[in-house]
Amino acid sequence: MDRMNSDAKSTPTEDDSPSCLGGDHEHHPVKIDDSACERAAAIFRALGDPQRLRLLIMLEARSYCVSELAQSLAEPLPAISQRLRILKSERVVRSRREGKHVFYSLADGHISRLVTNGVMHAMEDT
Amino acid sequence: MDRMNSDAKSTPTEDDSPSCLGGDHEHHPVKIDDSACERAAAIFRALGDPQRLRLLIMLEARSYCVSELAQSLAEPLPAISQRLRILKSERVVRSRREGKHVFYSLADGHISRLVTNGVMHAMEDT
DNA sequence: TAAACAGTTGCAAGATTGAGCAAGTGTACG
DNA sequence: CGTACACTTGCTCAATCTTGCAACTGTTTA
Repeated sequence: MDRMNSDAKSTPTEDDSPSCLGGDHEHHPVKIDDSACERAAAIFRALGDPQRLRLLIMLEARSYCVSELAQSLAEPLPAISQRLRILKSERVVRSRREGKHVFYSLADGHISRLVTNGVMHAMEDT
Repeated sequence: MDRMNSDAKSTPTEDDSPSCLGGDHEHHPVKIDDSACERAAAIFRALGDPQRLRLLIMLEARSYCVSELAQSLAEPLPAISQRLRILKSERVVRSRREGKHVFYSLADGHISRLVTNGVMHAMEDT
């Protein structure tokens, strides 16, 4: 009953390529910078965590120091600091020191828009 | 020794207060839906992989079938299928069958905008 | 100077994930 | 009917990431 489909090894067909539409395809390898692609993915990845995203949502309103964030979210301070560190390493947020407090804010409006768009889309989606 | 830091910056709160959370931080802990937050994070997370992002960038132009994507990116078909599966599970892409081919496309314009914004930001890279 | 507060970082345990191979499902066509 | 093609999915392995506690740096105040 079983048909061992031992057709061949990999080599995803390179000769005929009669694939989808019968050969009307022009496969352009996409001229997007690899680095830009990776960078964008890194940013998305930084945003891809509920905990970090919540941090960013708060920071959309204004700057907060770590203590405030930790208190508002009712989470241990080191955890918050660590998340902020990740976000900062991707240049999603910026930090400035004021006395013995460190205030964090979104890096720029671009990030803000990204966050807003994502959340809005998530809300619309059923 | 006693006085050295003459920052002279207007502290956000009275410097008399021991900390920034002296008690006037009674503002609401962000009224963003938890579900929306998680959902948004899930979407960002789906976009947060260079391989998947590349797929999405291609799909921004038009629909592609799995074979075509695998060929264009020179990667094994199961790998592509797997990535598409993840993207589909987050409703980032949609699939439609046509004969023995399965065509994938971006779920909606919102996603497209999200991808574009992210890549553009990555290119600018402040 | 020492103590207290604000944040950061190191290290190990735990969970989640992505890749690769192989086998399974399903469709078209001889 | 059965084969070839297109795609999916189980499976395991390895890499990655998050967290939690504790220790450390740095700043302000007594």
